[in-house]
Amino acid sequence: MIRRLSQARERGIPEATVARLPLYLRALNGMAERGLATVSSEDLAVAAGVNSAKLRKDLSHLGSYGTRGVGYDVEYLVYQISRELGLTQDWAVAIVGVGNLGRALANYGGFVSRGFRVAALLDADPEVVGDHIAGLNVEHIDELEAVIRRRGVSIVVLATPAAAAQQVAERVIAVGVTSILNFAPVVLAVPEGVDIRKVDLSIELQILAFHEQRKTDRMTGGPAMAEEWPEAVDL
Amino acid sequence: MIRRLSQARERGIPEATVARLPLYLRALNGMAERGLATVSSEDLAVAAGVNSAKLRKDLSHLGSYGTRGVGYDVEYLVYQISRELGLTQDWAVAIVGVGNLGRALANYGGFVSRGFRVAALLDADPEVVGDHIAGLNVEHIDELEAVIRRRGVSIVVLATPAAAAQQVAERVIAVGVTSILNFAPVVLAVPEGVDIRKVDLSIELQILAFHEQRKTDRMTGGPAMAEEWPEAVDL
DNA sequence: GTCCCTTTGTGAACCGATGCACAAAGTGAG
DNA sequence: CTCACTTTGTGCATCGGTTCACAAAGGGAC
Ligand SMILES: NC(=O)c1ccc[n+]([C@@H]2O[C@H](COP(=O)([O-])OP(=O)(O)OC[C@H]3O[C@@H](n4cnc5c(N)ncnc54)[C@H](O)[C@@H]3O)[C@@H](O)[C@H]2O)c1
Ligand SMILES: NC(=O)c1ccc[n+]([C@@H]2O[C@H](COP(=O)([O-])OP(=O)(O)OC[C@H]3O[C@@H](n4cnc5c(N)ncnc54)[C@H](O)[C@@H]3O)[C@@H](O)[C@H]2O)c1
Repeated sequence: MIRRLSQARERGIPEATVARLPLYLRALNGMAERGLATVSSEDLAVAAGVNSAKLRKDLSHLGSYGTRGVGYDVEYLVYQISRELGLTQDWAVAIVGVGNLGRALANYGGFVSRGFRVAALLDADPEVVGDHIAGLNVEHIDELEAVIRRRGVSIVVLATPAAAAQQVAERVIAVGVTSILNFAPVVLAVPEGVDIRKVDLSIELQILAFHEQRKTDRMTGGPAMAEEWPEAVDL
Repeated sequence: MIRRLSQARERGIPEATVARLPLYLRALNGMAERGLATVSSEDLAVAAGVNSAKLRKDLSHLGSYGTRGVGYDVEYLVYQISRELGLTQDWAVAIVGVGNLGRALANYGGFVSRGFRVAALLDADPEVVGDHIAGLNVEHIDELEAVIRRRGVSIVVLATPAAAAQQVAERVIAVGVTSILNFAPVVLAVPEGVDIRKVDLSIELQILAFHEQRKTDRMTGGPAMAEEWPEAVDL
């Protein structure tokens, strides 16, 4: 039983690797545009901002697509990563909540660039419903289930206020959607098998603030040991 | 030498913990609003969508703020986490690039909610400069250095096109900014000591697509072993 | 063909993060 | 005061991910 070759590709690519593949893909596309035919793991790693050993291990999970002494064929690797990520097919995306953020997303070009097609915009506000944005008609949230089914939507982007997000999520899950990108600042409770990814601006800023504080603390000599425990800070 | 108490807080909170503190904080704020006085690690963990052992270990890195047999005092914990994250001070944020996304961010309320204040909007387009958005005047990118200094900006949000991001980053770093939140789809090259966090819609969608593909593959019986290696897919 | 040079693919050590499971600490009833 | 009960804080095993470092593979010169 020779499983050597497919062994790596067999059963699951590490999550950390999956998260980096889009990065490699972007770097490779840039190189393809500049006419590069092959690239070494070292060069690609630099372009993607990772260490070359990590890059090679990541790629090895897809298969053995490099040539020792030469590197990787740019076009071929683009194709393999695209296929692995599922970008060779077309994904219909619905954006629910067409406010400030939803509008920006709908108008975003980089969306379509790679296999993703905004297939529907939905909102609850009668003022917004009927608007034409980025060539699409904003439909009423009551139509949610029908629209998802009719357009074959498989990925939903949630850009509603936090209060509405859970409820909308439940509805789209009920129609069979299992991939959600959530911009609302809430923890969504979803059944097993549904993938949620969240983008949370506020959390990112708080993480930056934490490190920023550490940096400036260090400058000013850090908090004096005595002060650090102000002893019963009453609230 | 009694270091027991401060020992945990000594030297660095794990990065993974820092990333979850904002989540706990949000859950705690909700509880405080609903009038809860204390909360057990179990309840808080559920609200934040994590496992309770992890929550307790995370909190133990800040200090020993719970009461065995009772739980955590909600108000006190809010205070401690806020302090740790640096949210007790006010952070001036500048948004560079006031297009679709920059506008949405500028108008975003949840921004201000926690210590973050949008102190400046900057753009290169003469059409946009001078616009009034969310009570702020959009200033010209030429003023970047002056504005950052004058307003005491310590966190910069990059919402320019990808092509401009690196150049803008270099300029703000040169004036002393060391915390950047980047929305442009590029890997920024920055010197040691500068913290970059990136938000990349396209990457999130690609990760979702990967898992979605796996799920549907499974449904349809998965790719047949024979097909899996189409043997020399020529490009 | 042989030899040298480059670069891949991966075994193995390491490191940080997770989650179990329990002793220690505290509450409250009687 | 004692006892039963609750819940924290953490030691420890485990796991996934990172990095090093090198043998194996391939290319090209001659
Ligand atoms: N604007 C930003 O930069 C930003 C940044 C980070 C996070 N967010 C989050 O993204 C979400 C949207 O932000 P925004 O600034 O666009 O808010 P917004 O108020 O401008 O837009 C929300 C839209 O959702 C619609 N809506 C409300 N309930 C709905 C429902 N049940 N079904 C469908 N649509 C519904 C509203 O009619 C409105 O058009 C919020 O949760 C916000 O916290 C926004
Ligand atoms: N719109 C989205 O939903 C979205 C989503 C994900 C990522 N992004 C990324 O965010 C960035 C902004 O997206 P957008 O849709 O707002 O684009 P946009 O073109 O609407 O806005 C970009 C703005 O940046 C300004 N700008 C250009 N060069 C500049 C410079 N050197 N200095 C200062 N300002 C400059 C432009 O004048 C314009 O106003 C892009 O990199 C995009 O890829 C956008």
